[in-house]
Amino acid sequence: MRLSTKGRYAVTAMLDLALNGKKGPVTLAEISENQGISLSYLEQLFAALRSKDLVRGVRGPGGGYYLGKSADEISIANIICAVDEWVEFTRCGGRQNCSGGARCLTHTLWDDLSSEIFNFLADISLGDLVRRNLGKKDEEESNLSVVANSSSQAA
Amino acid sequence: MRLSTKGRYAVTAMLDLALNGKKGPVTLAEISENQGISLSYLEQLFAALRSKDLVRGVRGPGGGYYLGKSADEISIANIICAVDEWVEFTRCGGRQNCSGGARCLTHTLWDDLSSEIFNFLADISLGDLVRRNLGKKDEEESNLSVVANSSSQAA
DNA sequence: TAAATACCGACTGATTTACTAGGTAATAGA
DNA sequence: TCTATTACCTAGTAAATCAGTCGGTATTTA
Repeated sequence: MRLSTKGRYAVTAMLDLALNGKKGPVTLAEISENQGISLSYLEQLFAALRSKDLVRGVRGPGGGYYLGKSADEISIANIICAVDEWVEFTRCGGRQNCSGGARCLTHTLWDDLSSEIFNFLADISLGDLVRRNLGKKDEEESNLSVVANSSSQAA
Repeated sequence: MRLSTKGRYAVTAMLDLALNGKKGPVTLAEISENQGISLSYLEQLFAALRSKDLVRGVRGPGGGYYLGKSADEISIANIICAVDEWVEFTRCGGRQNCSGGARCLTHTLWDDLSSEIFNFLADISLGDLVRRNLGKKDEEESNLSVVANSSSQAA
């Protein structure tokens, strides 16, 4: 699992699409404007997202992008994996012959942790994020004194 | 939060240290040998880890590195943050004036998710990983037909 | 004193990031 | 049918990062 700024751009763009795509396709120009990401970079990201069927493009005037499936069917892990190809870290793979145990032991530990991170992100969908925010928005509207209490935290 | 190969190297090296450092300091040469990481690269990583008090170096023959605190006090997030300086993604920071809502809304969603990932990794300590593996090892010894059932998974 | 180790800084090829430039293909609307 | 709008595609690029080499200095043990 790999989590880089590229993955962040992709998740951010997909969030924008999920939020604004309710009543028609969203153009990359809009996302570029909204999120401050260059148009051509978005094109590259969306080429990868499209190849994994996470988005669907419509050409011509009035065109743009739809989500490829419902927001609930798209996990954060899906998005990150689409744009961030990650190579296998452990050279030993399934083979058990890697430098006599010490290395493989550590690799197994890393693999387990890596799987956990992956499963954690696979359990969060775009839909979850959107709903979570709508809930918070209602909360803020009904109680204006509570302002962004979690967005300033580390990470 | 950022999770790159650099972070993986650091976590792997720290795991090696936690596993082999029971009865004395571990040299970078040993870790280099065990994990297949170049010595000089390890030196760079350990300079960062040392500056965060995650490891403690001892010079001279018989020297090497100890963990800077107990394995239970060192989280995976600590390690990754030490070597992977990550810049703030959202240019708006705490300010609310960023391009009229649409961007900031998405940024807030990302920040929340990012915090969740961070907290997830902050809740896993080196000690947890080591104990988890020792448990599995016992299990394998008592039931040899069960072989590496989770290490081949995605991520 | 010699060897082993941490510690330090400069440099480097390869890769990735984020972007620019310059197109072609498809389609809606005039 | 023409034109504007959009997706879609390829090539190139400056800057940063990755992972490493090289050549040291400082400290400590034997």
